[in-house]
Amino acid sequence: MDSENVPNLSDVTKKTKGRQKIEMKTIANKCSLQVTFSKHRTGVFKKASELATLCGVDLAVIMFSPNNHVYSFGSPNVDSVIQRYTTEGPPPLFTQDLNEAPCTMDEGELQAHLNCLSNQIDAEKQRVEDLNHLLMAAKDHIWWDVPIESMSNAQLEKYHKMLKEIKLKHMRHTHGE
Amino acid sequence: MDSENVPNLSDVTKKTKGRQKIEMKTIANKCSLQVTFSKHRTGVFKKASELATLCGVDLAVIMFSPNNHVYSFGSPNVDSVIQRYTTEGPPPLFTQDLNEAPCTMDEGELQAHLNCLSNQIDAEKQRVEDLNHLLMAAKDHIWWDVPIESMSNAQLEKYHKMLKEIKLKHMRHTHGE
DNA sequence: CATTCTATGTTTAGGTG
DNA sequence: ACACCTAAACATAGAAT
Repeated sequence: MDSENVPNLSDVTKKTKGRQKIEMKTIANKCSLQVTFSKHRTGVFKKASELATLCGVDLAVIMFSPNNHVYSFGSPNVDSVIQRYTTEGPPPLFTQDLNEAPCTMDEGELQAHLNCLSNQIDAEKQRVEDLNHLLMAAKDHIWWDVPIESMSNAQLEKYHKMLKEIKLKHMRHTHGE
Repeated sequence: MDSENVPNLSDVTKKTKGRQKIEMKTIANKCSLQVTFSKHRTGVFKKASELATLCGVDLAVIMFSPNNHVYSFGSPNVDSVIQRYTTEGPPPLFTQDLNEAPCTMDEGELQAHLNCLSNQIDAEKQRVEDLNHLLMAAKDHIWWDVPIESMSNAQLEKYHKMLKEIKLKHMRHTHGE
């Protein structure tokens, strides 16, 4: 339609559309930061799930929006990955005496040390398992960002039930059972 | 050079280079799976750090390779994000009576419920700042995957010192200073 | 707040070293 | 296993919705 409305070369009005080269610094403008965050969040989650699917590996992504909202994605789920990470993730190294260790220790070891450091430090416990588990189940179903509006009524009803159960569990838990 | 070696149209030998459309299923071939994992891992971490830098948000990515190696990236660091997630992650809603709520509650509300659920549960505190900060500093330097082998000897020595400091700090911390 | 559009920048499958 | 190459697929800035 509109065969005359073809883009012609005399169109001097260069539009500043299309992706511009990105500068690696925090965006000042609060408004566009929101938009950028949205887009990139989607992108990161997409890439992550792509990797999980393609390679069948366990992974988790957790992020807090500029407005401090939580967004997460885990394969098979966030909590299991966190648990795996806190448990076996950072191997208990630090055995070597760094004061004595010569600078010649090879790259792998150094890498390993840093890796382990990230687990050393602390060994606190998480005790929110029960609820978190249920939460995870719910979240897992909606994946991380599926448009709920695309769900069927049947699915919505299922969610409703799930929420009920979660609530019950929570009350029981709160009441000490 | 070789001005006669221009690609000509009668070149029937179509090379299958360039990106092909990706099928979303787990790669069977173990070898190419490794390669794919490597490339995508890099991609995900890059995107994640891009998002962190661009939007200045906290986030963490944890993954286990097909060979069960751990890879992680966190801004400001993995552990603080995990802690934030386990504590404030799930918001304290749960106020509405789900048992009474009709299945007709709209998608937005359901979304909100799920979103809030993910923030409920607990409100613990993190008390690892000191060490975590140092750790983060160290990790920041090696970023998440820099080929350490490409570091100069001087750099390696610097790392060595950093590790020492971290260790000292850690010991002091452990001993209650 | 998310989402659509388009022009462009970025990523990566498959090949080669 | 990684590093590099090419071209096709993909992501996204800025604007509008």
